[in-house]
Amino acid sequence: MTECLFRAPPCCPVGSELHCHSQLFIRLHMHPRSITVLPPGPVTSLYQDIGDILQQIMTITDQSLDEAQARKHALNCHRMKPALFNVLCEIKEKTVLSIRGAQEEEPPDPQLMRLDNMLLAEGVAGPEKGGGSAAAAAAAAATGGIGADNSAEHSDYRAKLSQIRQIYHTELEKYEQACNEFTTHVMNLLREQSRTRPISPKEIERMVGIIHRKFSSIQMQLKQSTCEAVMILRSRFLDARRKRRNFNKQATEILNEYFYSHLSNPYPSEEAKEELAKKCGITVSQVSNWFGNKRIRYKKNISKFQEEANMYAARTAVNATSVSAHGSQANSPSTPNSAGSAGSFNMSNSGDLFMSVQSLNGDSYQGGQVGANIQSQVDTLRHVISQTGGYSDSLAASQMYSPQGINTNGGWQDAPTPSSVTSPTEGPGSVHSDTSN
DNA sequence: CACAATGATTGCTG
DNA sequence: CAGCAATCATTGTG
Repeated sequence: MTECLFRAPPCCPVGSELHCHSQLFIRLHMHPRSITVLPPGPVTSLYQDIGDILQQIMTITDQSLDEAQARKHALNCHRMKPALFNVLCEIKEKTVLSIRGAQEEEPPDPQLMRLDNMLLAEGVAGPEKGGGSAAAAAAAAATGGIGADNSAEHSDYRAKLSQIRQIYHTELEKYEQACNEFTTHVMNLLREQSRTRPISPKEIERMVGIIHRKFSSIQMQLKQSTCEAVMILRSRFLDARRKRRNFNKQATEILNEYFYSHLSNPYPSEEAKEELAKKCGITVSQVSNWFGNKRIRYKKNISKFQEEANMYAARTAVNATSVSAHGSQANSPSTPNSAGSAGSFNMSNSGDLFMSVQSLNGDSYQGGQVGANIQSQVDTLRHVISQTGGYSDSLAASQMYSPQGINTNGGWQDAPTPSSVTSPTEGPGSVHSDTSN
């Protein structure tokens, strides 16, 4: 902390006090303002004199307070003090300049910035938010945060986060207080010392800077450990999310209904996903997950899903007919079960039904929204037909149930419609028509 | 406890 | 970025 300027002039070999002294001596002679105050006398006595003064200054910090005070006073009154002080100032200036050049203008630490940003984003730093932190809200949004079963976890998370926040702030406050106290102390000390040794305000400033840097590095450690704590808390929270819970039966049914009634193109649009999510009480991404899983698992083992497919197909077909029987023409774009043109189906007669499907398929490519509804109705009815034995015996079950659009390469999208089996007249465009929703 | 079912995640692709 | 495929991890069931 205490810089011994006598040891540091860049022109001198390190620790060469003799060099310093002799240099001082020469410079005292050369110094324009010093010349007048130089007393007459033998050079050796002058040298001795200066040497004594320097020795006193150098050892002043080792002395007891009272002793030092007396010495300081004596030094201040010394006849050579002003001259010596000037020279020391000059040397000091040079030293300081060289030091300053080396370590000025460090860029803001990117690590610190990262930590700050994270703490801010997590709601640990920055202004306190009423009720809950931004992070908790964000986390809640990320998990979909529906229902009451998550709220316990959320409040737990919030509580822990605010605990971290509190600790962080108290520690930060402590550090700041300590830093201020220490800075003030050092500044006073330096001001006091500046009377006996050359210390410019800039130097004090620099010292303050050094102290602040030291303290901010401690602060950074605090921030780092706070970040770690938040990360641990977060990961625990997210792990809790990973503890999946099966969707309730109703949600699964809704999803399955949609899936099997859109078997030709089981890719719900964004709006449809949103509506399904709302209906099921899950998030849109959960809907996406579900459809992704369902598609892949259905495709992998179609036969395994036959029964399920038939069940849902039958159910939705019944729904559709009952809806139309009531004369309802209101078609929601995301409720495909309400296919408007299915009105005249006689479900008790599979033969008629088959014919109806044929004609429906024939109509379907005439385009537009009607086609979309019809297509989903066709999807549904195909299963009903297969279940009720509507197809001739010559058709294998796997063909009957095989989803339209699935080819051997997998995927619904590129698959040719198996029109030769189920809908000979089905035209292009009808398969994908419900994506227009 | 083994196994199947199932929701979520990850890596890759177009 | 949506979707696929593989995989992980948990839950449900016999």
